[in-house]
Amino acid sequence: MKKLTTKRFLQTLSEMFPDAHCELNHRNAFELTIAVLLSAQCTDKKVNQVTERLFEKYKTPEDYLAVSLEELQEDIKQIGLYKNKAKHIQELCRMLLEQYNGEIPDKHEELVKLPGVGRKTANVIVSTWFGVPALAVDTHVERIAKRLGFCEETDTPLQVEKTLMKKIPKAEWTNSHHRLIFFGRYHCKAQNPQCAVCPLQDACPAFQRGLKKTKKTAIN
DNA sequence: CTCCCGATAT
DNA sequence: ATATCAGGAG
Repeated sequence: MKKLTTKRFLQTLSEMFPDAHCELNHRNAFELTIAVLLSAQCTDKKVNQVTERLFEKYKTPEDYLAVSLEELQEDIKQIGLYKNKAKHIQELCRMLLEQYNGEIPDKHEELVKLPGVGRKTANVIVSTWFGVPALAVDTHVERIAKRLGFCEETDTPLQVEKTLMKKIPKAEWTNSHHRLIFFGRYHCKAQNPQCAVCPLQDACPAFQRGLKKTKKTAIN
């Protein structure tokens, strides 16, 4: 099997998903932060369904602090992990008002101090909203990097991020991040990967190992 | 490492 | 019935 070069990988992704972008609906940095925080272990589609109502009711940090924790929990319950997320949102809003003049900071090191905001979420915020090159590694990016052999199977998300940043030019980090998400979400899916129609099949280590469970084989 | 957790796809 | 979903905190 021939080695999959970074160049071919990036070229293929750009052809498959030229318009890859952030699919979490938002109108400002504050809404983006809430949306990304809510998106942990949940689909973007469900987050958008909930935030459509949520962002009409809550427009400022003060709004989230004006209701009880229980009321906020009910408003985001469909997302899952709602007790932690509701608590994080209110504590995040309190910190924004007390330490950041009510505004979302534009620095990664400040963002990760916010409750419910870890490295991945901070990377999404700085790259998507503030235009700072970053490569957020979520469940999709990690899965793709490992299937295609860009990193070790046992690597942590941080190790995957460092490896990808070395292989991909800085100017392409944010684009590549979104294309990796689309590739993982719509093509190289966790449960039903489209190996049969994959342009990278010939150079995919996972496919060689027998990943191709795209169809049930007939019983002989 | 475990826990958080409802909705959806398979 | 089980796996997975734009993870983070303790």
